[in-house]
Amino acid sequence: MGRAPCCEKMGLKRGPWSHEEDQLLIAYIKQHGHPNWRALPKHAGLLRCGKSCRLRWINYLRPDIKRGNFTKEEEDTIIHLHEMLGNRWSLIAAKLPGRTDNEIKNIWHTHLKKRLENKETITHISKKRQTKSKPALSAQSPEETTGSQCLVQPDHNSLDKVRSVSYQPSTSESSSITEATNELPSVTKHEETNHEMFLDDSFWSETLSGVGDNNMESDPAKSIPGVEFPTSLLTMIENTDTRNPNTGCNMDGIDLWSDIFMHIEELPELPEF
DNA sequence: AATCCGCACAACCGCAGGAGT
DNA sequence: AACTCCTGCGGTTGTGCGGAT
Repeated sequence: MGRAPCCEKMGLKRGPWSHEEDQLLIAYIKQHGHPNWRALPKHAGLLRCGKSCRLRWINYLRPDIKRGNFTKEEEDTIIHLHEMLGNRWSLIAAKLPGRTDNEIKNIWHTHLKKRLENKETITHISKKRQTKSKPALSAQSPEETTGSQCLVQPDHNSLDKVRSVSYQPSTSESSSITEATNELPSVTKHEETNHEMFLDDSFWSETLSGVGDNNMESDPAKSIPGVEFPTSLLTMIENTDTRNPNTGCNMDGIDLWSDIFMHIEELPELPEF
């Protein structure tokens, strides 16, 4: 596998995009699509590298981009998916129509992560106070607990306490995050329980059905028969359309694979090679 | 009023991996 | 098999803005 040669920086513009550049890029892609990002800037008359054009299009100019603040449901979904998928921003983004991986990454690093850090601090303090320690995640293998930091953060109970006191939307645009902090979406139903629920099988079915309960009507998984059950993975694979219905772009089955990834923990152990 | 500081987010960078030759 | 090209991903940085001091 060779590495991509560094973009020839000579003569190429960097930094923020101007309106004119945006218009050039939009006009070109509308007319020709983007079969080759590397060649695109030359053909479109842009002094940018293809990578920069691609990023600008995907993260900002794409017509199906949803602007504005994340809703509470979206944030809960991000937190929830991050618990399961880790920093796989593209997979998480595939579950949030109109949102980009970059956007989700930003929102995570700006406030969601802080919320979890606060939560962990609270958890840590409360654990210190406990005389009897709970091996909450002891059922997980070492790989599971260390390979992906997100899998170790399931204490939503304290998270919600933190949310209710610390989070404020960042811009003047309206966001449902400010309202109804007491009214939790179904995705957080399990917050009422303690760590032990993550040890038994009910976690996954509960977790996955929780995701499904969100306002994600466009979630293809909802239309896949038996998606909530690992035994139906084959059905999922057979029935899943790999085109993202929201962007019209071929997702290369990214939704499918994120679903599979989320179910994989339920599969019977495979023999080691 | 000036300065400092933290936040939000757009953009960049390096790497991994698939596809083609 | 080995190499290059290209795309996509995740981590990180740069910068503008608003609030605090």
